[in-house]
Amino acid sequence: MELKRTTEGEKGFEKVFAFLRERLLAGSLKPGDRLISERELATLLGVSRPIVREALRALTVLGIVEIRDRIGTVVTRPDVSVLNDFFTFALAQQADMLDDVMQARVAIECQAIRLACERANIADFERLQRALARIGETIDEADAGGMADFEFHRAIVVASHSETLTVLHSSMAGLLTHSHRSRRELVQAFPSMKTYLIDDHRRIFEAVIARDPERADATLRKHFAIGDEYRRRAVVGDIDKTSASR
Amino acid sequence: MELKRTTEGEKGFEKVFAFLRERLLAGSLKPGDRLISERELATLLGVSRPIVREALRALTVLGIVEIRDRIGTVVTRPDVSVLNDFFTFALAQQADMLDDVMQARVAIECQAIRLACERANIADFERLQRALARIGETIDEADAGGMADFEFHRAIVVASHSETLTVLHSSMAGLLTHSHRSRRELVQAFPSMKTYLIDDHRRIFEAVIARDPERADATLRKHFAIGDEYRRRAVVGDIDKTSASR
DNA sequence: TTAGCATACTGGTCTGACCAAGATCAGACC
DNA sequence: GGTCTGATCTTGGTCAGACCAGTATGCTAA
Repeated sequence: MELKRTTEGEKGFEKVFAFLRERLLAGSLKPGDRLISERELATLLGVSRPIVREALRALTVLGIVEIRDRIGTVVTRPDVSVLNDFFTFALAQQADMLDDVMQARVAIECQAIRLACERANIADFERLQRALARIGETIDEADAGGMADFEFHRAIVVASHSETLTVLHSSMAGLLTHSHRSRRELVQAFPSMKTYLIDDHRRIFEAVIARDPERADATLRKHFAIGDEYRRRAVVGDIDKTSASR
Repeated sequence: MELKRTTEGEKGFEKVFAFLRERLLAGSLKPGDRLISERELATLLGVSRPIVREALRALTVLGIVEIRDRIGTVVTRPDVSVLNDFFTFALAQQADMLDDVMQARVAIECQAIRLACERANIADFERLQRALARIGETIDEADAGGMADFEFHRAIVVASHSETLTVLHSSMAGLLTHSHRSRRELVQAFPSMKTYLIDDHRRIFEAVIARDPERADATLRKHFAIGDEYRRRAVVGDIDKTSASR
């Protein structure tokens, strides 16, 4: 994982990529800067233009650089979409990874909520409160309900004021929303879930308001555990209806 | 001649990338599969080879695909290096991100240790024990000591048997080792750190052995907190020292 | 001074070609 | 018949030059 010397030795794509990486890591290329044109880069490094484009494209998918048609290539601020893409692809090929990603999500959120207890400001509280209210309003709707649920959890992470945690969290956004949504479809099957959803989120909210990291973490963890339990029971088929009718 | 409106109005790179993404996400392209040759792909999609190469290169940096010289392009299992690259670049341009990454690391490890308590097997215990012993042996060496420290923490994450957590953790490996190393250099300044390092890690190890997630998490958190405290004092001490020597 | 246009420049793409080396298969040899 | 060997096909790696379509800029004319 060490930086390869960019002088010579590498060839083609590697040479260009290494050249640019060095400037980017060293800081001589900062966000907002415009790179020299592809042609110049090509002649400068003694490679052909397609090769240069390969390197630029690579940096593009990494979210480091943006190629603007007929304008030039500019350095951008690192973007989340990379992680998004990665997780999307990774999950598509390893479905069993979903549980893993869920664990990562729990990890991120539990840490985020601890930070949120320390760092949350009024605006964060308000956002959480709005999300909480929305959860109550949309309790009977699958789509809107799932959205509200997601918004609440996102608000927690945002309240941590940690860029990295936010980035990681949103990189799993697609999966999370999907997960939230399918969970939300259980609401009909489990009437008791309404109470769970509303009360649990409220308790989490209160813990953050109280700025009690331990309680917030514990409550959030319990929230996830109960959600898992519901899903487990759904799989087993042990529905409220069944048990109630007996 | 040109079947421009085959599917959508996407053009060039996007067309190829979307084509491949579709197959990859749908699962018709699985790890181990070999893609058709660049030339075939080019004629199939009605684009030129350089464009195809751009798309393949993009997938390569995403760790989805591997281009093997004179062999062909094969689908690989998602690789960590993407996240590594991303974090490297991201950090180079936003140094203030380091604390954030540290928080993410704490998040990952604390979740990992909980899972480790449930999932760790004999081999994991042995690995942890070896790492623990190594910490004791190298307590007076900065480099080896830092390495041992890192290995111990990595062993925890590995013991969680969570691919995603492991991936995320190792993606911050570079930063972590650096962090660990600089912390280790404080050992000389604070003799009490030896006790801290050895006892803390042992306590963490014991908690995992006891399969007690709550205790393990709490102990690990305390471990990080104490480490931060040492570093804080080191900063203050350095200031005192320099100001005193003047 | 300013409006307007020509031109150089930029990315986006294609074509066709060459190289080096793995893969393959036919034919020669044992 | 079985195995070895070499020609050939195929594959990625790369290059050179060209054309297009807009953008930016500067220079000229009003």
